[in-house]
Amino acid sequence: MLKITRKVEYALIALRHMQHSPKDTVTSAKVIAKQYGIPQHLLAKILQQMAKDNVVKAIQGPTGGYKISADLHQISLKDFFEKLEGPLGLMDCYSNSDCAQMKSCNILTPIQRINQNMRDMFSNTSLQEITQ
Amino acid sequence: MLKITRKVEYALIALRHMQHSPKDTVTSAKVIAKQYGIPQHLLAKILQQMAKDNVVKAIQGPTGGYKISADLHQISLKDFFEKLEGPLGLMDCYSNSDCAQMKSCNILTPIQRINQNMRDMFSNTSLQEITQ
DNA sequence: TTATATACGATAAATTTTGTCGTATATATT
DNA sequence: AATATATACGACAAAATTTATCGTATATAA
Repeated sequence: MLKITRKVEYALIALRHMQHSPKDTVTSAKVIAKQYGIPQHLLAKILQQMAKDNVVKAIQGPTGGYKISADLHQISLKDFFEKLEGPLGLMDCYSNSDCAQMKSCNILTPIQRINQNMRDMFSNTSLQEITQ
Repeated sequence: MLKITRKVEYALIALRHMQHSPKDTVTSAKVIAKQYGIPQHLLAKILQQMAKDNVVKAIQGPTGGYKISADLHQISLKDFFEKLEGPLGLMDCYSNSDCAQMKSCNILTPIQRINQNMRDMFSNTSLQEITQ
């Protein structure tokens, strides 16, 4: 339980691959997809999203592809996860307060404490620590 | 993302409810289900599983129900989660090694490091801290 | 005997995740 | 200019997981 999604997994694999490629290399989704057995189209969409998030830069046309454009030291794992998958939290009520049981819920406070610990942990880990 | 399931959520709510009930009280699934808006049959099954795990004790018959039987200080959140939902980890490969990409996977090692941090965090938090 | 509770497997509904397809656009190469 | 190959992006489909329901059996207090 508490697993990351394939989407995040594929994103991390792609980033690490690019991180280990020679400086200023451009890598296509196709190359990465083949090497790691990832559905190509799916990976492309994930890379496109990362491009929107300014984590990578997309270069179009043949010989095109992607390269890392952000300083991965400056991006926390928490921010990266949330860019791809939305709010990080053990329960929705951390980010979304329209829960019918809100008033009667008896674990809200303690869960939010643990939540904060988890968020802190991922806030204090940089993307670089994964991809280095 | 990284949310606990409703199953775990319901389990925690039930435990906290019982923890706050007068000593040696027996509480039925029905009572808890009504109070917190949880499907009764579903909650019953979860309590039954917790009974098998020796976290609570079941008392049958009318006036029956459940009461906490374990020392919640002695149970880590990690162990509790894993009893209900299986291995705790950001990726399956932590617990399950039959992944086709095992050899080519480039994020295995760094993910396992973060994994360990997360597991440590939940290992160092007792169930009592949630239900107290 | 009856009413009410747990026990538990089977199954269905709902939601989320994962993957595919088609079409458009950009651009290096010939 | 034509072509091949890459990204861009929305719609859709398949698969997996989560969540909930149902039915029947058993235990036991009243």
